[in-house]
Amino acid sequence: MARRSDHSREEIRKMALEAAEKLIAEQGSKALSARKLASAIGYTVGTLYLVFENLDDLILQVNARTLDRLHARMLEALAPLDDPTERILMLGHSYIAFADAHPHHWELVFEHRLPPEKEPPQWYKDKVRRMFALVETELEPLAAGRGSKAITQAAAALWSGVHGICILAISKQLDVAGVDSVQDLTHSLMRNYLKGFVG
Amino acid sequence: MARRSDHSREEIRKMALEAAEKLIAEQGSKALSARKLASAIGYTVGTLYLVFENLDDLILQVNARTLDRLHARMLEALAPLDDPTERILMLGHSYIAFADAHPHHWELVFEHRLPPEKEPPQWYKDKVRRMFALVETELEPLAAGRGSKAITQAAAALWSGVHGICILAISKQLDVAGVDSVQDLTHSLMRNYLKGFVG
DNA sequence: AATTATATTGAACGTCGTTCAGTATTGTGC
DNA sequence: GCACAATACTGAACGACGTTCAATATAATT
Repeated sequence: MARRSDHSREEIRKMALEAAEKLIAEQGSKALSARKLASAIGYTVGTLYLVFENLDDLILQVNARTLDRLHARMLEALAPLDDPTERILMLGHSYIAFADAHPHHWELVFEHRLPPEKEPPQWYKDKVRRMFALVETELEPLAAGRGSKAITQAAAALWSGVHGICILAISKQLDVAGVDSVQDLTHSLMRNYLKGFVG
Repeated sequence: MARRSDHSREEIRKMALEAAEKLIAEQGSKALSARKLASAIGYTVGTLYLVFENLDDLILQVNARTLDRLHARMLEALAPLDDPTERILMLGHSYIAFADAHPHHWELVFEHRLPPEKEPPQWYKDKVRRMFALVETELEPLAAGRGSKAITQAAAALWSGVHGICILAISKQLDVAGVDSVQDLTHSLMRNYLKGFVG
């Protein structure tokens, strides 16, 4: 058969991304394959390659959606808070909570590597940049008189720290280290860093 | 042919691990395959499976060697220093320097996942534990009167932070964030955290 | 109804991890 | 020196993978 036109290209794209997300959430990114994905949406492999450049492209688009959700979730968590310190701490906590709630999706965002000659497209880099910017914005009220360079560095440090906790937690290495509460650890990291940073 | 006995089992193991390390260092872990590895040491796939349980097992043993080297490197870097703060900072710097010098090996240590039902063996966990212990030991002189729980947590926080920086640096996300020097960032993270921790 | 255009297929290619029956070599006992 | 058992090693086979593209079936147009 051909040209069934049951679905537009955009519809197929959406179906594929949703099926991919389901697979990833339930069985991890290792379980993702072109054939499984195709049969999940009632098409065959070939069709996927009309809509996506290849699997790397598809994963990039899944990751973009994950970053969007994470960003939205952090904004939501920020909304009811006024105190600058509380807001910063909340960024860390909601990041950890998101990773904990969607471990496979979160893992895929930072573990997926494009072939070394290929760079992610600008629109994707912007989504990453937006996450750092969130921290920078919240840091500003606490960094009286500090230059924008210091703020950028502090945001990167905080983000890296929280990110590192996530990774070690997900790969179970924090249990080995004797850490009982990941949220406590995050709190301690951010609080102590901020104490040092603010002065 | 059969029973060539050109090499003992232990010799084959060593040859395979060394060939694997060469492949990983030069082309990344994606380039590692049983067939390539076998032909690199002049044997066939079957032989590899006499010496290793499977590729996961082989990778675990490569990672164990990487952890050994990293640990040795950090001890070396520590040796000439006396000041407790300098020693702690050196731990971070030598960690970053190692990751930078051997990015593919370092990546493999924390990106490789065993199938979810399988746990790493105790001897491997001990090697991970030993890294945290290194930080804890160096932290002790700075944590006058703090309980061992506080020290464990501080070590985990510092380690996670530096680890997070490594990851974001390797995946180029720190460039996106506007960070110019990874070593400066590490320094800032550790210094500020310690300032907060020591009080 | 015939023709053109396009949406979709699925077989094909080369690769992968893993297994294991079979084969070639060595050590042992005579 | 020879037969036999024990062992070291092979490599074909299996199912699954990403990716491609000639072939085909349907829809749109004439």
